[in-house]
Amino acid sequence: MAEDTRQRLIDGTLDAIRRHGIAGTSARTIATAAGVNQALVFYHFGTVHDLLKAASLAATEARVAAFRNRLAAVTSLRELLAVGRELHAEERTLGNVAVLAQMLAGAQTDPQLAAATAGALRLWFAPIEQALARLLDSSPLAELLDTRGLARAASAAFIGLELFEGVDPDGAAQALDAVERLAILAEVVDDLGPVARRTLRAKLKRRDTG
Amino acid sequence: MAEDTRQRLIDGTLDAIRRHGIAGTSARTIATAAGVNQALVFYHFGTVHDLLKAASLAATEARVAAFRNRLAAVTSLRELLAVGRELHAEERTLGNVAVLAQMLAGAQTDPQLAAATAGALRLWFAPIEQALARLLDSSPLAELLDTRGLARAASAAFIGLELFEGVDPDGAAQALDAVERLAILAEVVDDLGPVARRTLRAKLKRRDTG
DNA sequence: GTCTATAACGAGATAGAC
DNA sequence: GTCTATCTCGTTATAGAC
Repeated sequence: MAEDTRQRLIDGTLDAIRRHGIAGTSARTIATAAGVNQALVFYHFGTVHDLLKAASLAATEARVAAFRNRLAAVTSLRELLAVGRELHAEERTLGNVAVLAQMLAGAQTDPQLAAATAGALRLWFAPIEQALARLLDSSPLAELLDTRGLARAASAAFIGLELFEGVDPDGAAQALDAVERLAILAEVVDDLGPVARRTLRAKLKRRDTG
Repeated sequence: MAEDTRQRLIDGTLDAIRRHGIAGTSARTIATAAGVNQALVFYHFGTVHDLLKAASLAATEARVAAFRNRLAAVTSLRELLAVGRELHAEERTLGNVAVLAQMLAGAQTDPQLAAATAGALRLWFAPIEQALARLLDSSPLAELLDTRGLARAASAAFIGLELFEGVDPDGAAQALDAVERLAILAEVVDDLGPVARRTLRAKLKRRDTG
């Protein structure tokens, strides 16, 4: 069946990227992973590049869909980080963020791939931004922080961490732990009493106008 | 001269990675960029992989050396971030972090490259960690934060941002701005009066024992 | 140390049988 | 829609002249 073959090729592409990286992914390795004939890559998708684009979009969509509900249930920064930990743990077996990272690397020198990868990456932004906005809207810091930018920064940082994990798992674990401690601190600060808040406001104002 | 040729090959490798990415870097593209014969890649470095390792190490060493002094002069979180901005700006023209990112992507599926890339990445850790430790040692938060882990997290995050920049410059700029605002906030918090500090300590203690 | 030439193979892509 | 066969080119790597 045609639809079945298309799906097998997409799955095979993701498999090939996970196993061989973007540099080692070819029509042949994809076809082998998919268990189909090599010529079908070109029949169904035209070029290897177009298949890469379709696959990374599909993988990211699936991954974001699986996390949208969890992100929507988050009510604190620590919970948000816990979801990040979950994602990180699942990625060790699934490796879809790893695929996105490989695509990102490949996209650096290819405008077409860049557009597609930027699009895939953007799928993460909205749910993360909403989660951030939700846990900040009762905070006095909300007006100061840019949830749009923070969601992008967090996504990019996470991908960097996934790449780091691949070459230094211990270092990556240390990094995640350190960020978690930072988040605990942030929550405590956010939870300060009215006196401290006023001090904070005054200091910030002084800095703005100074 | 032999040493000259080796250097040209290393420079050519970096050039090739920047222009074609890790996927498009071959003995031929390297030799073309270096202006030398293709066979010399194998004469001087044995394999393309070994040349990649040598080049990424050399590039990172040079980049870290150029920033060590600047990092050592940092006395506040904002200054640290300013150095990060500088690095980011210079990277747009030099692209050595981009090389490291490409190596990192290639290293995900190759244990040998992984070891070499982890080693190169580690060169960034010490100076960043020292800068963090220096600006935290007068802070009441020092005991709470893990500078080792934070230095690793910051390095990984920065590489993620460089990759993001390659596919979405506007988004990357937003992300950097948001992080900068966060840093301003962190400094103000760190600069709170003794009353707020005591509150903070109490809250943290309660959380630890709770 | 550097060159040319070449072996051996994998790459993207297509033609054409079925 | 799927297959085999094939073209053309780029790949790593080596042999051997200079």
